Formats: sequence, C-alpha cells, structure tokens
Amino acid sequence: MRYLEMHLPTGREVPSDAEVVSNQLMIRAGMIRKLTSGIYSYLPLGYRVIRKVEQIIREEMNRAGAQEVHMPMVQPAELWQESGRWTYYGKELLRFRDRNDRDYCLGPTHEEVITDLIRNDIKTYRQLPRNLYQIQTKFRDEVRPRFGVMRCREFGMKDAYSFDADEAGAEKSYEKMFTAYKNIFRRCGLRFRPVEADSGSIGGSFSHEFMVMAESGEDAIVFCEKCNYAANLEKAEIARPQKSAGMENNWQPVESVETPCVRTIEEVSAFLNVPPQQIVKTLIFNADGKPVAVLIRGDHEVNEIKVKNVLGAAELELADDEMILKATGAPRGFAGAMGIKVRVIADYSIMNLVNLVTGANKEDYHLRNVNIDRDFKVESFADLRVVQPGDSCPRCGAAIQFVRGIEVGHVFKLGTKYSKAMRAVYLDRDGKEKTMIMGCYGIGVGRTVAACIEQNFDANGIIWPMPMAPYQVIVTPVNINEPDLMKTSEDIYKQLQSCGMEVILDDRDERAGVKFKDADLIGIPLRIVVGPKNLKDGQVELKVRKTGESKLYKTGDVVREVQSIIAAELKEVS
RNA sequence: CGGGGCGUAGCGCAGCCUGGUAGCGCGCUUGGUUUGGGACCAAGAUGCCGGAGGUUCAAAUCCUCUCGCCCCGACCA
Repeated sequence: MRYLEMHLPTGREVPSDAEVVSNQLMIRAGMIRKLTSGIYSYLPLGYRVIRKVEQIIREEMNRAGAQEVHMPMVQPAELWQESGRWTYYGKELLRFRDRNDRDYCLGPTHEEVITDLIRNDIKTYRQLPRNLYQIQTKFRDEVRPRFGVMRCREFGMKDAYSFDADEAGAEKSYEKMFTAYKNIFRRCGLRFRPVEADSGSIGGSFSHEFMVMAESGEDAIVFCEKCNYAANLEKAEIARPQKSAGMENNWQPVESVETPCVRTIEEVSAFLNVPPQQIVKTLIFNADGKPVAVLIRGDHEVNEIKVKNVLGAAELELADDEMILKATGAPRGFAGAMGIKVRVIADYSIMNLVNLVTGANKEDYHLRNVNIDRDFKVESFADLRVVQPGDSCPRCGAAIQFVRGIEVGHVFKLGTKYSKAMRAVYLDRDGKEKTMIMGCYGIGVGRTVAACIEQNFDANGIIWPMPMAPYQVIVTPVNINEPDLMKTSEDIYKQLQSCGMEVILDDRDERAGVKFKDADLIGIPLRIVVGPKNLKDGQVELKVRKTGESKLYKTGDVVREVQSIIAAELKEVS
C-alpha cells in the first residue's frame, strides 16, 4: 500500500499513561487507541497483525480437526444459572437487563452456550467427538485493567471446546490441542513454554498455560532444568516429605513466655532469639464464612490457591480482626494451634518440626516447645506454601529455576463440570445414557500480539517476526522529487505486489530520516532503500530490521531476493 | 474496594505553592531554502486549564463535591 493513502498515525512521544513497552510501541506505531479504561480500538496496522495471528490460529485449529463457529456475545442469565456460574463468577461478569427486564450478560467465555448447543444437537456416541472453536470478542469486567491490550476488559479470544464420549477420547482431544497450541505459538515466532496451572473459575481437573517468556510478564513460572517439570508459581508443587521417626524423644515441656506487642515473625524471632524456621505462623482464614487455621513455617508464604483447593472453598480470604478475636480469643499476632477451636490444617513444612514456637491465643503471650500430636491435632498435612528459590523439583528433586511469563493460552480438561450441570448427555453403544467429557482451550489474540512485541523490540521500535508482520517489506525512495528514484521505487513496489508480497511504498514527501524512523518504529522486517548514489550503479539497498545488516542488489535482483527471504522465514516456522 | 499519583492545544509538558490578559517543545497550515537516520527560515491556526458549586473586585491557581485516567495489592486469555 502507498503510505500516503494509509491511516497510520505514528507518534514520537511516549504516551504518558502507557507503562509497558508493548503498550507504548503499539500506540506510537499507530496500532491501537484507547477508548476508555481497558477498551481499545485497533487501527489498520494493528488489525492486520491481529488477523495474521487469527489466520495462524485458524490453520492450526482446522488442521487439528476443530471446526469454526460463531456464538453470541450476549447471553441469557438462565444458562449461567444452570451451570451455577451466575452467582459464582462474580463482578467480572458484566450483567444487564433488556427492555423486558430479563437478565443477560456479556460473554466472558462460552462454556454455557456451547454446552447448550451441543446437548441439543448431539444424541449419540456416533456423533462424538466434536471440537468447535470461535474467534470472538469477550468481555470481562476486570478489577484492574492494565498494560494496554495485555489485560483489558474487551478482548479478542479464540476459544475451543471439545466433547468426548470417554476419558480416553478426552485425553486425546487435549493432546491434539496441546500440540496445536505449540504449533501456533511457534509459528508466531514466540519463545514460550507450556506450564502446569491452576484451573481457576473455569474449573476442571487439570490445565496447562502457554507462557511467553518476558520480564514484564505478570506470572511467575517455576521450571526444572533436569526434567520437564514447569508450572505457574501458584500451581508449583512441593513434594510430600517423609515423616521422621522418634521425634517425641526430643519433646520438651511447653513453656509460656510473655511477649508484649511482639506479633510478626521477625519480631518474635528477634525477641526470643529463635530462627524463623523454628516458629510456626498460624494464619486464620475466612473460608466461605468459617474460620480455618493454617499452620506454616515462619519463613514460608502461604499459597492461598492451594489452601482454597485443599479446603474446597469457593471464597477464601484472610480473616478480619473480629473473626480472629472470636476464633483465637486474642487479637491479631498471637494465634497458635494449641487450644484453638477451629479446623487446623498444616503445611508439610512443619510436619517434622519439634519444640515449636507459636502464639498462645492470649494477648502478649507466645509458647515454646509446642509439639504436634501431643499439644494439638492437625486435621491434615498438605502442600500449602509458595515455592521459593532453593526448593527442589517435585518430580526429580533437582534445583528449580524462576522466570516470568505472559499467559497467552490456556488448555483445560474440564471433565463433566458443565456437561453434568447442564445435562449434555448421549447414548452409548449399549443404549445407556452417559455424560459427555469436555475440554476447553483459549488463546488471547491481542495479548499474543502484545507478548510478541515484549519479546521483539529495540530502542527504535518493534521488530516483527515475519509471520506476524503487518507488512513484510517497505520500499523507501529517499527523495520523491527525483523522478528516477520514484520510477525505480514504483517498479519494485509493483513487482513485489504482483508476486503476492505485502509491501508499503513510502511515497511521502519527507526527509529520508523521518521515513527510516517510521519504518523502524512500525517494525517492517525488510526495507528497500532507493537512493541516488546506489541507483547510479543500478543498485538499491536491502536492509534487515532484525539484524540491521544491509546489502546492495541490482534493481532487477532485489525482488527475487526479498521473495526468497520472506519465503524462507515463513517456512522456517510452519 | 483499599493505598498513591495525574487531568492545561493532537502528543509531551511548564504555569498552581504566593490569585491579576494561558505558555514551551513536537506536530499541524502557508511560503521559501533543503533532501541517506526525526532539517532550516518566515508567517500562522489551535484551549469550556476534566466537570459542578463556592470564596474573591478577580480563579488554571484557594476551598468543597464530582467525573475520568494511571500505578501498587485481591483476577485471568
């Protein structure tokens, strides 16, 4: 396309309200504009990149046997009430009423709608399996939209849903999607890693997130260099330790100590001159309205998701002062397991400790030499803490590493969570009614684009991998007022176009420097510079954005060269 | 929702403390000179100073309320 005809408003200044690089560059490169918090327009350049990603997704989904559909964004409350999520999903679900006062929501995801479709049209095992997907706008009323299109409220998502007759089939469907996802992100030119993840409000038994490695990522990832283990920090496990024998031989008698205004682990540690590893933190949580005591070693952090899962709680938060006072009989800072009258669960980290220091459930007092089984009972030991540097791999025991990542995709084994609640059933070979087994698979399209920029930029702007590039090549005549330069540029432009290349002709009456800066900013992989000195020798310059390397070519050869570079770079990933 | 910050020309900002005719850089328009990494000269245009109320002879500036946006914590593609 001719630059003069393009709507491509580039900017020189970094927008004051954009924090992350991808957001800054997407605005400066004229890809997006913010309408209001968490809601963006895509301008032509940005939308071209979106469509590139969508196309790669379509090809790989189709190849994996999924079929594209398009479901409504507006969804009736009844479906959500049926699945139980009308109440469970919370404020993120944007609800509204129509003129007849009926309740609706904007779809944040489509399990309900797809399950309804399938249950109405599928009656027999002969019609299974099925995998349907769509690329569609989702709305989630995020608590805090941020980082531009990376976490916004309205966003494009590819979501796929599989329905199988049995576990084995469901497993196969999951594997197919897992493979498709690896292909998609590889073809997008991303450095990524699939990790084990928590299922969150989508539910289900098992899930993997696809993480694009980036310092600015919101997620922490734990991985083992020896084996294949990789997990989201919130999911990362600690192996169950062996119970030591004969601990009771070292038990000392319990001792009460006055500890005025000593509340935190650091304060207790300093006051009693005991290392934090010997102190037990007793945290009172409010689990669906009931207090629960969670015990953990003083130097560790509780992973609330693990606690939530172990307790099977729908809502979990740290208890407020009132609940703590009621549960322990003391203000915050003096809770302990001994004598407490609520459920007590404990992290593995305290399983093999003896002569613990804990709160006394009495203001300004702590206890020494408290021992498990003798002085209090633990309902169950479980993995409840956040993995820390220095911990070992739960699979092979080797050291683990920490990195940051951006979640661009998530695959779930849903099981029968929705099919059961919404009665998606079929008749099997024996004429018996069975519940379908589901999986669901999401990719954030806009987020994938932003993540790609986070991995591919320099001081001058974006550096698109070829498969993502909005245009593959830009032809830059250094001065449009010289007819020779323009004629050659036009020729090359037309030839590139006619052999199917995506090309911009920068026909603006600007100085060369301005054009170079813009080409770099918007990240076009290849640039053909048509200038007077080289053209005198019948040559033009071909510059590669990624490496900064440039070479001279005969005007007659440059088109073929560009064509072969593009073909090679697209083939490399396909 | 809790904590912090910001709303002044299309973009980036100064002015506010100590009230007195709204400014700078970039961009934009016109003319001219330039032309291989964001040129130069000249002449211009552009503002409900986020909104409402108040104090005052006088408010971008002080006070009250409100709306919006960004950042840090509870979520997720």
